[in-house]
Amino acid sequence: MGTTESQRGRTPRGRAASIGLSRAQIVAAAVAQIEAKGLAAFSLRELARSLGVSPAVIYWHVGGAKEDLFAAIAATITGGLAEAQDPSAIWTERLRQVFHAYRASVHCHPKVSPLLGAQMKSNGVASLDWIETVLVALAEGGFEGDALRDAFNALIGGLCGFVTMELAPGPASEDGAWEERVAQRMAEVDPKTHPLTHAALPQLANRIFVLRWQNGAQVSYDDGYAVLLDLLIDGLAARAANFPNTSPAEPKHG
Amino acid sequence: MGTTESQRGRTPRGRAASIGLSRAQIVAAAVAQIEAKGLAAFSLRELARSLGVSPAVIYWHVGGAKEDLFAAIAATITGGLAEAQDPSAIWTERLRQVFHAYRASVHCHPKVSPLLGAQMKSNGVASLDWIETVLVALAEGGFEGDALRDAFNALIGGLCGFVTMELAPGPASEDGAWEERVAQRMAEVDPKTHPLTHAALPQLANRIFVLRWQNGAQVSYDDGYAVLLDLLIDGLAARAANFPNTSPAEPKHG
DNA sequence: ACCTGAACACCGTTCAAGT
DNA sequence: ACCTGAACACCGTTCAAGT
Repeated sequence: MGTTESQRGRTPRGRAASIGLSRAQIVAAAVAQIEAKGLAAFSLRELARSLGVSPAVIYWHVGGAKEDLFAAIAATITGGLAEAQDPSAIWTERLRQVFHAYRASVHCHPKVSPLLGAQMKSNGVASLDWIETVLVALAEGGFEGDALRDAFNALIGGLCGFVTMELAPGPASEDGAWEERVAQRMAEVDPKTHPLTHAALPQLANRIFVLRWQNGAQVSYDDGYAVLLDLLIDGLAARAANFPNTSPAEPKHG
Repeated sequence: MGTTESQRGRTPRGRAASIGLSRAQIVAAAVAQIEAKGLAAFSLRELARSLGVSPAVIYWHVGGAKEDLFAAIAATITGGLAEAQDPSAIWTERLRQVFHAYRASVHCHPKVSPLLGAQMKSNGVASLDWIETVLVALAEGGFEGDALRDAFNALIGGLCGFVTMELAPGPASEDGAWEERVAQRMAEVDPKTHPLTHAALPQLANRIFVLRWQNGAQVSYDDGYAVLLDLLIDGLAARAANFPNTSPAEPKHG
């Protein structure tokens, strides 16, 4: 219960920081480096080098390890998400706003996207404001208990998952060898065994998941996301309309 | 165009393989090691060690690098997915079957899941059979052109994305320090600022994404996935019913 | 064709020691 | 309180050389 321990990793207090680093500076530098070279190539040593500092200072400012730095980065990105909604709008509309804001927020730093979708430790730092916002909206639609839980998971899993797949990074090697192989694979699609894939190839090549050589940072998946969001929200609204206690959505602060 | 190059990384032909390894054995051993220790802790050197072999042989059998091994693993997992459907069922039902099969298939090797959802090189090896299956089903529903593309992306992105989030790995360190912090964070939810989160906490703790300390390999997200799948398929069916050319689904082989 | 052994250029993390 | 420098135990990848 001592105070010293909880101060580790905090921004310096008192006189402090002659030429000192802050935790926030380290996080910002890390994001910049990830965006520049990719998450796979990111290293603490190079981060320290770029800050003109010994590797050990990262450990001093951030909690214990690389994963804690990742968690701090993820928190930065999902930070101000709850403010994206218009409180006077109906719940379906608020959900739409909040999940468009989520995607836009990740697209600002596309290369950190795996931290949000594919690692529990960093995806678990989502702001409570955001969670509350989604829960309140669903409750306004009449969801509660298990139905509330399942609707929440379907929304978060489907939509955040979409963004994760959309922005999945390509191979680290810079040469175009892999792109060529993908292109070649698509050229070899056999119209006898895969007629529809073959026929639709001109319109689908590099525009659908699992048949592409560029990700959502280079080609737009706006329309696919919009369709997914519509299907989810419209579907939830339809279910909400069938609930027994059909009190039609009383907003919290009338 | 020489033949030698395309033979690299193939299974040995001719007399071959005195005590020799095959590519398939390497992939199988890699999967086993990932399931045992986690993807983050996986290393080529330890894989070679466990096979009683020099690290260089991995490079000889698999293409060039770790990423190629990952791609080979991913291909194994999505391999026989198209067979999961009953060809005589209607398109909506076939989609349901195929995506339940996808999830079940990933759940057989939960720790390789990031390779399928969060890396383009390995998620790009999905079998063409699978793609064709989904496209044929959507076409039967009347989707074509851009609508076909968007529906495909919404399905794959939403559902495969869900599974990726569901199975996102926790931190590497084995001690329960992180679990404790999550539990503490949940205990500190303020009922004034986050009333609904607070109220629903007993039912939601560790059962929704972003507020959990275990992933989908330990606690079930079956219901959430079922809701997501229903929302998507029912929604697509509803849209299909409104298409102008409302020829009601002619199966390919009557 | 298949495998070894050693080498190169890196990592993440810890820890005594400095100011 | 904040930072350095060196050390430990690893990595992925390449390449000559063996059989």
